[in-house]
Amino acid sequence: MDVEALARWYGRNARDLPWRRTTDPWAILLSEVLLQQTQVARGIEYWRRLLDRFPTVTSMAEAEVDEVMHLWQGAGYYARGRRLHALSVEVCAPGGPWGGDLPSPSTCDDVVAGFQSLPGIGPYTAAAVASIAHEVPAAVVDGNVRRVVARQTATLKPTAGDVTSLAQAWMDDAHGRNVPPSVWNQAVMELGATVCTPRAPRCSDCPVQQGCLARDHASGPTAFPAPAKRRVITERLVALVDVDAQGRPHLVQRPSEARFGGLWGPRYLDANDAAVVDECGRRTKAGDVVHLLSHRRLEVEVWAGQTEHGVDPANKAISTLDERVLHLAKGA
DNA sequence: AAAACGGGGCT
DNA sequence: AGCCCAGTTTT
Repeated sequence: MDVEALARWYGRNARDLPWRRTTDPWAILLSEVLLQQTQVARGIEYWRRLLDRFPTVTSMAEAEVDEVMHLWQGAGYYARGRRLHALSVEVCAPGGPWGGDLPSPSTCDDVVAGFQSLPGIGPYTAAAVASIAHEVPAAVVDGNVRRVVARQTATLKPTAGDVTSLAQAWMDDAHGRNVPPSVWNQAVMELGATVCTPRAPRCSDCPVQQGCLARDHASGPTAFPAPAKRRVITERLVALVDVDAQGRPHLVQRPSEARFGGLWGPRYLDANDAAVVDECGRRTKAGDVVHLLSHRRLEVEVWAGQTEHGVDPANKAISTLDERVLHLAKGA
């Protein structure tokens, strides 16, 4: 791997992303959490919203988790929002180890370990924030890096250890050639995101095509890495939507450990639940909603009824599925 | 090592 | 219709 060629390429081709214009560790941490399994275009929108309301870690620690979740609404993977709030509380805890400051080289012996000890921060995010905000030479391993490693080495299913070792060897090489860790990590990810893409890699534009074993491999670059098989499970549910005279639905807050944890929505029953016959008998069917997640297909029967005390859903965090369910029930 | 966790965009 | 996305946590 010609690390200097890739670093030069990044200097010329880096996308102008808003978090690349700041050195504030909190803003960078927020961007990395938002970008977990989320595409950049979507991350930008939520990054601006959250940073506008919570410009510092302290400002989030002083807020209620429900306010964070309301701003998180629609972004998915809601545990991220809940854990980010927990992180802010932990960092700002009086008498705690952090005293209101995120881990940094001046306060922390091992910055990567410091970040990874916090809620919602795993190996990727810890290395990303430490390298981008503090120039710690820790290699990040995300989906882009895995793909670049698999293709450079023409390895069908590289182990996590293989990927981490090679990524760190590249980082050490780059760091030794005075390429800043912030630049190197983002250069590898940028290559994966814009050139070494999953479906249609642009090998002729690639700054590290020499030495890429997948490029001229008989099965072609897209054979690497081998696709993982995934199965989708269908789940049948019944949503019970009761509305009051003012048209406001009865909502309950989901437990934090449940799917859509911490968000509000109507009551749900498993379609096989014995209580379904009784509950649906007292309501009218409003229709069906099919909601697709990456690993689940939710088939929801929506049954509408009446209640004395609905609530105003306007200031509550509600999942995209429940937005659709409530909208359907309103028409019934 | 595998499963669970959201939602949207692209081919 | 299938696959992917700047992953983390739990089992």
